[in-house]
Amino acid sequence: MRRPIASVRLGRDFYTRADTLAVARELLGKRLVVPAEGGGRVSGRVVEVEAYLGAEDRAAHSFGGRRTRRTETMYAAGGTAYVFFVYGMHHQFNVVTGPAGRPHAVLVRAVEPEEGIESMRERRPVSKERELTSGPGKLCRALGIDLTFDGEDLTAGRRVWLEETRVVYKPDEVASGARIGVDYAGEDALRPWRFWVRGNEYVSRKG
DNA sequence: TCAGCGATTAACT
DNA sequence: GTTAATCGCTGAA
Repeated sequence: MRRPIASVRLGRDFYTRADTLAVARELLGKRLVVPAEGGGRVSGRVVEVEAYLGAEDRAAHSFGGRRTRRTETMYAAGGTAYVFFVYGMHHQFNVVTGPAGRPHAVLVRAVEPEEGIESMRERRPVSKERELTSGPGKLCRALGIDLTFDGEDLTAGRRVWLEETRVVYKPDEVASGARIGVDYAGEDALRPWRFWVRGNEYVSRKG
């Protein structure tokens, strides 16, 4: 009998802080949870993230203050889920940060599976466990996150949320570097706004 | 209205 | 290492 996992949801104050890079960094180690049918849970510990700094960040959908149906969610208050669809087949799960009206967000790029691994395997029939959640599109599939999750309040604990864990990564356990897949962003593509847990096998790429 | 492309993945060589 | 898959978003027409 395994000890039950404590479930203390992150509150609004965690997300609305002004320093998005700090929020991104501190999301490492937190648990991303999606309740399953029948009362179970599917969850994983965050091990890789990328920060997107809104109007000032050429790599962000909200660069220049762009407001469209897709990006509108980025302008919500910190603690809102921003989910979008890319490449015609993949969803990406982000956490909106900062106060309402400031379109910053943190993309969750990888998690280490904790609960509901069988459910993940049903959605993603892969041979290696590492393949379940080692990428932003993969983890959305594994957790069942799609566009209907866009705009969800992460502090309400309804369809998706983040929790505290006992894991706190020390500075030397965390690496940072350029974000993935944002070559179009000019100099902003080089900014070290990707953070990951050094040596964790679920991180999507080395570097 | 529509061409071009993307915060990716899997399956190739 | 390369590339097909696949469709919503964007911006120009």
